[in-house]
Amino acid sequence: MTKSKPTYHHGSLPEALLDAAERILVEEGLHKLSLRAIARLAGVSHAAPKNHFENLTGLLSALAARGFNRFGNEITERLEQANSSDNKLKLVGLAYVAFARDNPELFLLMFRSHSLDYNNPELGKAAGEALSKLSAHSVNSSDIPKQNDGPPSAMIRSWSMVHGFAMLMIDGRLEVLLGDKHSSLSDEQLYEILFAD
Amino acid sequence: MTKSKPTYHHGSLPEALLDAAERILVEEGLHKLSLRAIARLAGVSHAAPKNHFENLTGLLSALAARGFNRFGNEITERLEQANSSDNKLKLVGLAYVAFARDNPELFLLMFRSHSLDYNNPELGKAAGEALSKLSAHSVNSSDIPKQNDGPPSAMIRSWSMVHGFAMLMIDGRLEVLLGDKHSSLSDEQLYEILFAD
DNA sequence: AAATAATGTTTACAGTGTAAATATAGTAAT
DNA sequence: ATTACTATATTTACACTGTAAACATTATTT
Repeated sequence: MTKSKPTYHHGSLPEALLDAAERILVEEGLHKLSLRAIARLAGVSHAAPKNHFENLTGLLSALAARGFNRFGNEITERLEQANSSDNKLKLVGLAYVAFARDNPELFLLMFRSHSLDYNNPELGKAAGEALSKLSAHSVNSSDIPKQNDGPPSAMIRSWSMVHGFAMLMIDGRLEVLLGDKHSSLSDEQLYEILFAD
Repeated sequence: MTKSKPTYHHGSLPEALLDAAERILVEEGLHKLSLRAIARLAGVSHAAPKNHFENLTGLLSALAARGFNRFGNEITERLEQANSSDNKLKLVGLAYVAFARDNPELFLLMFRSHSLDYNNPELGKAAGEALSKLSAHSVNSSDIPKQNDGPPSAMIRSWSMVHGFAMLMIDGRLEVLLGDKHSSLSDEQLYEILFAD
């Protein structure tokens, strides 16, 4: 049953709030993402979200969970349409950085927000699943020697590099090194910079 | 001439405000760093900072500049007391991550705050000088092949890895991989994870 | 000494998140 | 069906925030 005219009870306010939040995130940025602005855009009073999300942290955590699910799906897609000779770790790394390039504000919310609750089960699950796709392939990498005793250096180095690149790119800090296109590099250019031998 | 008892005119309010800000940053974290809290701790009215810093962004930018100066000095110190056989790029990388480990909230302010103005001359200068010490040594690295035509991949990969590690470490995301000591690793442990062959 | 500039304070306003009290609508029980 | 109950939304209130304007005080310059 689809909603027709607005009634006192919205009917699907949680989804509407998340949609409104994402729209603000994309169009105006993370710093404009306030609880009251979200409620305003969704057409409800500023206290309405409380019935569905405990607080701002809860709403943003749900939004970040949605982002991690999308993130995980994109990684999977890229792996599925990959050539069998492709280096899987590099593919996942490229997916990581490409996601950050295409969804900068969402990426910031997911990885850098001080207003997320990673104890939120939904968020924890989504983030865990997405990030496990990273480790699943980094252990198969031959670029870095494996050590079964110490900490998983291969995984950490790989993750660190793509994560750091993503953050520096989004923050605009790579402009001095990469010029005007520092935030709009093609997949091929990203691969060349990060993974080419 | 040292200040004795409080007068209407503070005498050295800019420095006092930066000191108060840093104390809040260290003791309560970046999210507690508000203009009014800083003024409160410095013992002045909340509008007093306006005479010395245009706004909150201006004050935080000055604080970040102080951080970048300290950051640059620590890099230089580590290079000076280095063995001539040491890999300079790795040393600088270790200094980068160690600074983040020892000054997590300041590092966040410097690298992740949406409330900084990098057009601020003081901040731009301090950040540029500190980060130039990175590139000065990454071009001498033999770990990654040089390419004089394309983008400086060596510099970018090195910077990305240490920056990403620092961010993931501060955000607590490395706990699953590194256990309880994920945020208090020794220099030797950091070196092993990031740079050991 | 008087005028001016520098540096404070006070007051006001538009935002924010959160909580409590209230209103409305849908659902379940009688 | 009427009643009770639960879910959902609004209104109101409070304590914060950053910023700006008006005003007060002190220092400096003329």
